[in-house]
Amino acid sequence: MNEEIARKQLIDYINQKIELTPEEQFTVANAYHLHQVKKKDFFLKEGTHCKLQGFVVGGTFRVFYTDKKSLEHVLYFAFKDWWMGDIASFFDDNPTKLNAQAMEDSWVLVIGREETEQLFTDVPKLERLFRIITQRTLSVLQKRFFLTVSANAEERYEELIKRHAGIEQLVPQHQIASYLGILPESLSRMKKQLMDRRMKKNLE
Amino acid sequence: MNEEIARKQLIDYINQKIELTPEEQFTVANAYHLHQVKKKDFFLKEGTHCKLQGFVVGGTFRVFYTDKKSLEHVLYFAFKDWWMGDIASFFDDNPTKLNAQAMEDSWVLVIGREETEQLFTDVPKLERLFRIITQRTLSVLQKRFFLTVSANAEERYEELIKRHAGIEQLVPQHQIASYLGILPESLSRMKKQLMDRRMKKNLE
DNA sequence: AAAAAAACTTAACCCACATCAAGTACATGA
DNA sequence: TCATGTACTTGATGTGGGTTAAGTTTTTTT
Repeated sequence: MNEEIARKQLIDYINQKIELTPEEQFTVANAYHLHQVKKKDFFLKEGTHCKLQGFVVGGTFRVFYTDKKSLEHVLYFAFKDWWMGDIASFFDDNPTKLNAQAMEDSWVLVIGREETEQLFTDVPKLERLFRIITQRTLSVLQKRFFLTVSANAEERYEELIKRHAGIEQLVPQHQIASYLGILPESLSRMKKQLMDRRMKKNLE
Repeated sequence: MNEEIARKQLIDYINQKIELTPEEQFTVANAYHLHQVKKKDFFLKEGTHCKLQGFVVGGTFRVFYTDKKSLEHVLYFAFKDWWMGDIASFFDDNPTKLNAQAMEDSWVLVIGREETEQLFTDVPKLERLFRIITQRTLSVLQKRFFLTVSANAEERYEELIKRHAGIEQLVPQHQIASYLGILPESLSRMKKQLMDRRMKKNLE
């Protein structure tokens, strides 16, 4: 993976959504820099002040928050062509509360807060793109919130499997539990119950 | 309340955030139309196709979602100078799943989906404004989500009271329960326990 | 290949909140 | 103003998922 190829991937992604002139493409591409993040290393680390936005070029991240009891809660998994960043800390000048940890050796195109603002000034078309991306993200989070308050863990699990087929091959089970908002023990128990029920049905 | 005054209120709100020329102000103001929504009537009703965005000029709304068991879950309360709308149905062409019901006689400046897109074309500066508003909304929802998965009902209640002092005078208790994600019975019991504990402390 | 660490399973017990039921206190509207 | 509905309270009982603890299995490190 090299920076040139990574930037091309970002521009390809953006070209699917809006049209940029060659000059604009150049400006955008050069605003981002390629970072490698080794497995288990952090792109975002809670308590730090670095206000970064990242475009995942390759690899996988888990983006999570740690609560008072030191339990981790996965907000989302970020794969190729996903954006990562702490929107909250972009406003307040507080340190981040989010973590983004690489689950395998990964590559990210990175931009800082000031550079982002400069980029929006230089290429105003991006305002529209990021408005739409943010609205879509908000829409997804709203669905997730409703599911969390109105469905039990089993329904949330089945919804995740349906919406994101194959995730169980990509992500360890205790992190799926964390995404679902339950403990690994509970997920293990739940899967056993599901299996038992299926076995029973097949015997009938 | 009349349309002219309402539009002035909207422009005042926007002027706090970005600068618009007089012509732009005129274009924006005229894109919105004033609607009165009587107590208990709906601005958004689930199952309908009307894709509206609203700016609350006066009054109060509860924005909620109804689950499979017909339980209502309040997403937020909307007061003066708040935006309301179903972002999700702005993308998909599905009917809305959100409801927005007036809790008292209220007034809303309304715009439809097509008019919104036209407005963004006519006044591109608005893209930036709405990007920032959406990011702030997303940030707030993320906090709410984390609180929901990592704190119990009592902690969520205390956080709400702290963040939104006086809400108990504005909103009936069973709707606060709905916002907190618990049943009215549970909130009633919880408040009793809190009272009892405070009494005990005072006697010691 | 051995040792250590991390991931997963299972089971017994517990607790916050749901459910069901039966009240009382307010509102709202005929 | 009476009546009916809506909001709130209280209690008994149920349950999904948390807690603790002791395993086994898999992965990582050396």
